[in-house]
Amino acid sequence: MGNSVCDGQASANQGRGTITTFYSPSAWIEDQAEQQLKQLSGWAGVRQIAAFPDLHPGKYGPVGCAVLADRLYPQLIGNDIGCGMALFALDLPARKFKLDKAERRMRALEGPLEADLSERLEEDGLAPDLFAQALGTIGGGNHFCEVQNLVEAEPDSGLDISRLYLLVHSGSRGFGNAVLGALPQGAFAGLLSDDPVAQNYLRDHDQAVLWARLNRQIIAERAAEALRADLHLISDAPHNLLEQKGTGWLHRKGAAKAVAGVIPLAGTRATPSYLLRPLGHADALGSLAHGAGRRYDRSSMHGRVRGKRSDLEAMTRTQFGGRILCEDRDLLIEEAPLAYKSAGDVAADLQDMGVAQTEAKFHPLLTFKKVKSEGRR
DNA sequence: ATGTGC
Repeated sequence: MGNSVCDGQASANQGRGTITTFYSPSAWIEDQAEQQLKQLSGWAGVRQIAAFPDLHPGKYGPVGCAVLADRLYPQLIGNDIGCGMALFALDLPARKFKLDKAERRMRALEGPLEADLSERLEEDGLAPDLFAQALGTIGGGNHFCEVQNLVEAEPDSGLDISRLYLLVHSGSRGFGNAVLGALPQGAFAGLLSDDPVAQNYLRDHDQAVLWARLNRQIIAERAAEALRADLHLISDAPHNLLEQKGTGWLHRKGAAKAVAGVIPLAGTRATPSYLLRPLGHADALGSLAHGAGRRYDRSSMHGRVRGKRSDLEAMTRTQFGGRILCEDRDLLIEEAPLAYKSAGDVAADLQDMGVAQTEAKFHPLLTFKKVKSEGRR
């Protein structure tokens, strides 16, 4: 069972929602994140919060939690509505993988896609020109597209240890940002279900969730085409989204939607990722951690790692013999593995707390972040 | 996390 920073007495503590934490006492959780968690529990109408081991401070509230509330808080979802992780199996034997060749080919992931994607948008019930220029692009920050080696799997997982896998972390790009930005002043105080502003937001939000999922699919198709492989989806799990739940609103912020099947848990570009099976814990709000969780904020990373050319060069290689395609100096530093907690520790906590079991473990092999556009080289 | 402006 998770413990509570509110001593389990929160329901008797007027005006505060209950907080259930699914991390061990030794987990790396910043004081600021727990302060944000407690503040959040006092927002009007907040009933219940599940906090996961990847919890870290965010702009409007902690990242790494699911929040059930009477009101809809758009800022809790943030601007990257529908952002999530998608894991694919590649029809590519690991023994045939040539890193140099793959690294050259994966450069094709940079920049907008030439193809006409209007039919793909329409297949998902979206307008044929809806942010079409950004569809199939990864974006910045912590987003990536990574080829992975399967190194451990439960015997009944159905995963083939000899094949390669692809993990995509991306979202709704400018679309979700526009949806959040279009809200009137006052929406951040919380919206009630019968408010037309809430209805309007929810309609756009649902489209952004569909768009983000399609974006991950198309990014994966671009990567598979570059690698001359077929692929099939294992799991797509969004972690920034809203759902109506009974009379309330379930907000997930950096918490994967996890109601069935298997859920990807991202490591870093140089540390393992995992595949988890949610166990339906009553207090987890149908959610799980989504990754390792940030340990240090972006700006402080510039003071924590050395930026000499040789140091940066070293940061493009991993202990597993893998590589990172990142030609943006700041991004290389801000997304260094040091900036993150251990996804292995996160997975272990989730297992110890009875919310998930680990199905498989993957090593990063080739992580695409960003390359300089071909025209400028 | 984004697109835009410096």
